[in-house]
Parts: sequence; C-alpha cells; structure tokens
Amino acid sequence: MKKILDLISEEMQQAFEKAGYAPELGRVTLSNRPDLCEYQCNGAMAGAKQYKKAPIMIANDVVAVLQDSPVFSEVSAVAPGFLNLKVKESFLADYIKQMADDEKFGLEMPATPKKVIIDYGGPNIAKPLHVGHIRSAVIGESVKRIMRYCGHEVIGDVHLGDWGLQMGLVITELKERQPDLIYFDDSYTGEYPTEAPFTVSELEELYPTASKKSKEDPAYKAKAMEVTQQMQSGVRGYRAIWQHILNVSVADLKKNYARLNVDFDLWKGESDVHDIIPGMVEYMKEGGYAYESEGALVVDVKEETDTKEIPPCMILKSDGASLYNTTDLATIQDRMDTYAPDELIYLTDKRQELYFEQVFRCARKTKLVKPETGLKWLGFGTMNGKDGKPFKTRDGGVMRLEVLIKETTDEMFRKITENREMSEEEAKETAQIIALSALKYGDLSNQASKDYVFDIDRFTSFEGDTGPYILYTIVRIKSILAKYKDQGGSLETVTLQAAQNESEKALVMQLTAFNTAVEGACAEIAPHKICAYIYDLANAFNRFYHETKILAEENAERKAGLIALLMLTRDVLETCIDMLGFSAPERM
RNA sequence: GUGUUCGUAGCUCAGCUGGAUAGAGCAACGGCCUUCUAAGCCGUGGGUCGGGGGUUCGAAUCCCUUCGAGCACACCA
Repeated sequence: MKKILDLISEEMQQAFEKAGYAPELGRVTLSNRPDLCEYQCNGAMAGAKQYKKAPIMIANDVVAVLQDSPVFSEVSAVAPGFLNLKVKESFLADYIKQMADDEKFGLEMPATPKKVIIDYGGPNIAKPLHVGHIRSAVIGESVKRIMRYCGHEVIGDVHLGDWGLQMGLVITELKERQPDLIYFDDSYTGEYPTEAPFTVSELEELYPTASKKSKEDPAYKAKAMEVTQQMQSGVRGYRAIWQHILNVSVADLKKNYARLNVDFDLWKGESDVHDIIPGMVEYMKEGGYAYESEGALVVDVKEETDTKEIPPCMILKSDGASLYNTTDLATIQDRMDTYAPDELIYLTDKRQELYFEQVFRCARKTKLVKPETGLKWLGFGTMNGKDGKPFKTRDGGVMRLEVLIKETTDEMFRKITENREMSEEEAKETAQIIALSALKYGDLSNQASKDYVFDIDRFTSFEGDTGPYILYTIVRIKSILAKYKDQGGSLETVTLQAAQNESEKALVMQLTAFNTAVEGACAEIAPHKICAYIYDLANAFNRFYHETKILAEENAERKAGLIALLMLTRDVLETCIDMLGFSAPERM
C-alpha cells in the first residue's frame, strides 16, 4: 500500500502541474501547526525564485485547481505562501479500511528482500552479563525484529567473546590457585572430568581478579598471554578448561537472555573461526595485502580522503597470536561462505568506531566481501547512572544484569499489588512483563548512539513516556473489547467508519502513519522512532478514549465502528511493541 | 596533539534531508473519577536551542569560528 503522505502528495503534485508549476513542488508533510491544519505543503515558497512570483500567488493558483478534490476538505493559502490542508474523513476512512485488511497494516514489502546477519550481544564468556550488556542485546533484538517485520531475512548471531586474552587470564588465575588440578598436569593423557572445576559465581570473581593482576604485574600478563597462545594452539588441558568455561557461561547466558526476551539464531563465537584463520592469513599474504610491521602482520587501510591518521589493521600480533581483528575478519569470511548475506550489521559500544572502520576497510580491500555487500556498524552510547557517569551499584561495583532485572521486577510487583486486586501469581507474571517493558522502552526510546541516564525510579514510574504507559493503553483497549464480547458483541463483524469528531480523526491519522514510521525506523536502523510513534499513538488514543464513550454508544453500527477502530489500534500497538521486543499483559 | 561525537526548559530527552508561535515527560501549580482501568485526561508557569559570525525570503537544523564535555587514536576486546 502506498503511504498516505505519498497519496496526498500525488494529489498536490497534480494540482501544481495543472496550475502550471513543477510537480516536484507539491510534496506534502505532516503539519507542524496542528492548530491550523492537518497537513501542509511548502512548495509555493520553494518555487518562488524559479517562477519569479510571490509565493502566495503560486499558492493561490494551486488552491484554485483543488476546489473539488476528493482528498482535501480544506485547502487554504496563507502568508507568506503556506498551503494549509485538511483531508476528508471519507478519504481517511478508505485508507484505514485498506490498512486494517492488510496483513502488514499497509507496509509494503521490499521488491528484493535482503539477507542480513546482525551481530549483537557479544558477551565475553569469562564473565557474566552485567548492565553494560543490556544495550547491545535490547537494541540488537529490536533491530532484528524491525527488519524481519519489514520483510528481510535476518539472522542474529550472539557472537561470543570466547577466544581472546580473557580466556588465558582465567586459566592462569585458576592455575595459580589450584595448580594441582589435573588440567595442569602435562603428563596426563586420560579423559578430563565432565564437571567444571568452578561455578558461575566463581567464574564471575576469577576474571576481574586476573584482569586486575595483569594490569599491575607485567610478569603475570606475560604468563596469561602465553597461556592464551597455548590454548589457541591446542594444549589439551587448557582446551578442556576452556570448554568448561564455555559451557558454564553459555548456560548462564541463555538463561539471562531468555529473561530479556532476546533470542539468537546463532551461538557462534570467536573460537569457531579458529581453524580458518591460517588460510585467511595466507591468502592475505599471497594477495600482497598483508605485510610485516614491527613484528606484527598488518594490512594498510588508510585512504587519501582521510582527515586523520588511520592506523593499519593488525592481522596477527608479533607473537603470532590472533586478536579481535583476526577473528572478526575470519568471521566475515565464514559468514560470506556459509550464508552469503547482502548485509552485515554490527552492534557495539560506540568506542569501537575506529576499530570497525579498520576492519571494514580491510575486509573490502582484501575482497573478503563482495563490493555490493553492505557492512554497517551501529555504535551505542553508555548507560550512565544519575550522576552522568557509567552506571554502578551503590558500592561502586558493576551490577549484574540479573540483579537489575530482579530489582525492577520487584519494584513493579510492589506497585501492582499496591494499586490492584490481583492474585499473587498473576501479579508476579504481570510484574515481569511490565518490568521488561520499562527497561526496554527506557533504553530504546533514546537514540542508540547517545549515552543515556538509567534511572530506575523514572523507568518504573508508570507515568509519561514509558513502557508501562504504552502497556496501560493496550490493556485499556483489551478491557473494552472483552466487555463488548461479554455483552454479546462480535469482533468478527465490525467495520471501520469515517471519523466523527476531532480526537477520533486524530487517532485515525496517527494510525495511518504506521507504514511511514516503520519504514523509517528500518531504513535508519532506529528503534527509537517506533517508540516515538507509539507514544504519539497512545496519546492520541487516550485523548479519544477520554472523550468517547464506546460501550455506552446507542447506535449499534457506530458502536461496531468504534470497536473496529479499537481493534486496529490494539493490533498496531502490539505489532510495534513486538518489534521493540516486549509484550502486553491482559490486565494490569 | 589529531580526529570524532555532543551541548535544546530546573531534570531526562525528542525535533536536525532548512519553513509559521522550538515540542514531550518528570518536577511545580490548578482542574476532572455514581459511567469503558485516574498507571488516565485537560490546563498554567518555565527556553536569547553553549557563545559569535556567515549562507538564505526563512536557521535549533547547513557552513566557519570559539568555549565546554565525552570518547578514540596498532600488538586489549
């Protein structure tokens, strides 16, 4: 289905042409002065120079040919040359009926759907998820869902950090503490135990300790680097420990991501490309791309147009070990071979911008990707505390994601049971749903690239521009629909009608903007645009709800029309929150 | 030092492919529940869009400059 703005613009463009002006001038936008009009066109002012005429004269000419328009109920030229427009209720009604009948509510599917791999989550298996991981997971999940809804084939890969120095650090620390473990006995040739010699909680403590030591003690760091190298080259005992770390960690990760309603198609990691690295390195050398510099193997990626020095992309460290770049490049190669995607999207902390610039350039230069393959990177900002500094717990530590979710859920539970009569079981379930909406909406409603302040009190407040407000709106609608059914009404037979008052028309207009909003969010990889759209929609609905008594409506046909409008509003809202990665309860 | 992002109401943020009086939420103040969930709705106050210059009929938006903050600058990821 065409977007409503395009339909209206077409009408306006024909009018410009008929009046003797260039049709391109007739582009119509949503009004920025809702008190004056619904839509507006500024083409008369843009064309003033070209036609050497006062804008108002052009506007008047256009108004003259639009007198019997099937689209506009009102067209007026206003100084200095604005065209103020109101559309006919019948035009809107036609549009929204088609929209309601369409499976995608008027969103057009792409002529050639893209196959996209999105790389998000990116947890380090040496440590449990903490609050810093929430953004990648939440934003990535939403981007995946938005693109899928828009008709693309999207594969989500968690892409574990499971092959770098962090693994060597954990193994080194474990060896310091328990040197007698069988894994450290070089002469041992038997099977290793299936049970890990540590729990998640112990793992949680091992890594920070080791990391701290390596920063203070160069000898310790050297040891860890050596262990990393040995693990990567296949020393049995180290590999066995590595497998334990992976198992323990992935089990914990799956549990946590499930709680966030985040789901990955692939659980690949850096380690998966280990075997193809030598071949890739050889290829880069043979192709003349990679050369040795200060002992390391690098590929130059600077370009003439650079405004600053772009360091070469390092392929191998001087000790021959692979690093982040190596596995990322090999992963690109692997993805191209296995999935042949049209586009790769990476979601990481925005501090990695330069790094991804290097990797992308290197991938292009070495022809790891086809020229037409898209490589996109989306950097997100830091989640800060109320003090504007990276979010910490009260005692200054890093908060585990689990704890954050639990605290938010507990707070929700408290509020629900305070305000509503509900069984404890239902309240608990509802608290989880609302807490998730609070966390996700709080994150997604900000532009991804900006830092944002995480304020648990604000997000759980239930008021204003929050997830719970959106859910509350949906619940109100569901409640009316349920009562309508209880009174013997059928939801199957209702049909939309033309709007009969201002708030109803405003709601309809907001609904018709669905395809525009979703298309924009997809094209710009911007979930916050979906948030902005549904916040406006929820506002439009609540205003309408306040003014219109639906169940008390005496005219049965009119009542059925309103019910149809409610159903469409509910469906659009629920479709949108699904794209954001959360859902609404039946009651709250 | 170089590069880069950002600076909008007391606070948290939209708006940025140039358009009319710069919008929301929170906080403050004032209304609205015998009637579909008041977790709501309606209203009031609050801004030289960091400063300065430029382009334009028109700039929060584009360009330059300046101040301030964050971040990044090859053997971490």
